[in-house]
Amino acid sequence: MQARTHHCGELRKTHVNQTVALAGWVNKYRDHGGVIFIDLRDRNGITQLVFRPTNEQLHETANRLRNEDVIWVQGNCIAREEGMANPKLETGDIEIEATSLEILNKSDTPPFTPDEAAKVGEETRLRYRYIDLRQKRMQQILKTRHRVTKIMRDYFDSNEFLEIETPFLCKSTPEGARDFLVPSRLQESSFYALPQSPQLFKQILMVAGLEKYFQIARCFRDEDPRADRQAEFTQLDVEMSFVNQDEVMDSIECLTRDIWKQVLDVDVPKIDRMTYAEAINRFGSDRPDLRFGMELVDISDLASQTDFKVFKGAIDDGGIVKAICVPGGASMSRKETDKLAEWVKQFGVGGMPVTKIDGGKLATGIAKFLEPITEQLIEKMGAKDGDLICFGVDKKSTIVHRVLGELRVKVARQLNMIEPGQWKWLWVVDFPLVEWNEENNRFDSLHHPFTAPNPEDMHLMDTDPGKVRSLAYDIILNGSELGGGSIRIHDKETQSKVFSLLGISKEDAAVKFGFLLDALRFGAPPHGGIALGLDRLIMHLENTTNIRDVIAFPKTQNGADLMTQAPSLVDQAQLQELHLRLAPSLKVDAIKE
RNA sequence: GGGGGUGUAGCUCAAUUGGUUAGAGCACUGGACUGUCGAUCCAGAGGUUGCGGGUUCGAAUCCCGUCACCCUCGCCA
Repeated sequence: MQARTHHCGELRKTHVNQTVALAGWVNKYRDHGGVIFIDLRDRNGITQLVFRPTNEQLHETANRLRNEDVIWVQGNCIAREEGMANPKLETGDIEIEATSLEILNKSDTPPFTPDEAAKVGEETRLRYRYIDLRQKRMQQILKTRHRVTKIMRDYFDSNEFLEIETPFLCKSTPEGARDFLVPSRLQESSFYALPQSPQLFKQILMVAGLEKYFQIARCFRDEDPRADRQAEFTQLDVEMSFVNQDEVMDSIECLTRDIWKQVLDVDVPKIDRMTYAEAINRFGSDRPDLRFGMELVDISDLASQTDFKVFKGAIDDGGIVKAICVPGGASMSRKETDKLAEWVKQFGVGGMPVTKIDGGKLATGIAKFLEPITEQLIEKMGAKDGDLICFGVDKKSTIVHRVLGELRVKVARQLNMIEPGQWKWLWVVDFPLVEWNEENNRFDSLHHPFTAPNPEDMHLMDTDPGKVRSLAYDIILNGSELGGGSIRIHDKETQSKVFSLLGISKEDAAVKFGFLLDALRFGAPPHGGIALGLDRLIMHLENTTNIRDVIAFPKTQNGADLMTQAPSLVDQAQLQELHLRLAPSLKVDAIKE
């Protein structure tokens, strides 16, 4: 094809009288019988083409143009006459009087056009992703994504980090999420796993003396997706040697400052820190959303003064009662609060007592049970007329916190209490090293098994491990976890000790993480790092709640790619090479019985 | 694996709650039109109501099963 001289978004009055050549897609055709207008689109913008009947052959060809045809056109850039300019178009002051036209590729009638794509159902958009991605919004997101990774690379480059790739074909470890497995052809019965993160490799790079590493790394976790979660996602992975947690946090803070400044022209302030314990107590969450109030208030002492069986029962069982005050929440109907009460049950609580403030008194809900503590309750909650108080009650404080933490966010959204345009950053620090897993009767890592215990708490390791804090930190933005990291264990003794605390035997540890333990024996420097979820970061910058919007080719909740139809069946021969045979379908068996 | 929602023309939706031949806008096809930019006007074509079964004189509508997509719990060191 012939070259183009310009892009479709750049022509202005200054280009008038120039002969130009453009190429792109037919965004819209308007045929007036005589004159034909074509809106030509490329990545850069839209330019109007004009075809007049004077050139019969050219006019004939233009007449055949339809949406999404790909064309090349040459013509004169002319100024539009007074009143004919289109202020909606950046190029609206000019148009191209075409002198030559080539249809590079005729398009079938598209299932939808880029202009319509925003209104089209996601299923159709994903099936025809190449059309969906033609819409401006999607190209804008991909552009932002590119800019962000570019800023990251520039930032780390100028701070003497090295970008190093780590393997995709890795050793499977049963810890953490479910692995995606890849069968080995060369070694019968053996499997690789796709990396859940480059965690161990980056630590070993520190042992190897690379000192400062980063990678924009694809990670794979075979778990059910969510609106903000895909099985395959991207992390900015960072690791540094000879650092403490402040240095890691500062370095990431500077990076976010660069990104928010360059992409949104927003200044990121010095980011506050909050301990995990405080976050849970005040917000019922380890990723508190600070864009609104409604903090959790412990009213266990007041609750025990009532005759309300639900309160008393929970407290007698060693539980707690906490509450949040919803400003103006009394406007919610019984039906609406009932619906919320039903909703919170999914988090493990039996129900949700409520009461409203009316004329300085408690009204409706469980008001009658609260009579003896009315005044103290109103004062402690800081409640006013028209407010709603929601109670979280359970014999386990973790459930109370979870319920109220989730409720707080749900209500804030429902009642539009979140003022848009806010950026509330927070570091959550002092995570517990481990938490008790009742189901399996053992301690699990809160972060991961390589996180260093806080040296101040080492004396508790044997006596009260649940109280040991770790050197882990999460960076939170508007109530969502942007990333997290920790200072790692860099000596074999501590690592062995943590493994044994987690119930991983010496033998198991040797089989699963032997290479790491080996590495720690040969001069491992103190090191630590962090990983940021790139997809979520872009979601924030582009103000979307759908992770699929920020991924060029995402998968559905069923793990399907609707465009390529992956996953799919494979040939017997392929299976044979991999020494695999499919197990009979359980479903079919069940029907036959 | 559990809970909730959706599925009707290529796309977005409607169908008076079980009642005649399932409609509209956009897109598409043909025609008209020399300044539109969401062009306009006229005409036309387009349907396995996701799929399979059942109830009924009669099903897009009710029931059972199933599939896909979305939200969510579990899961996600």
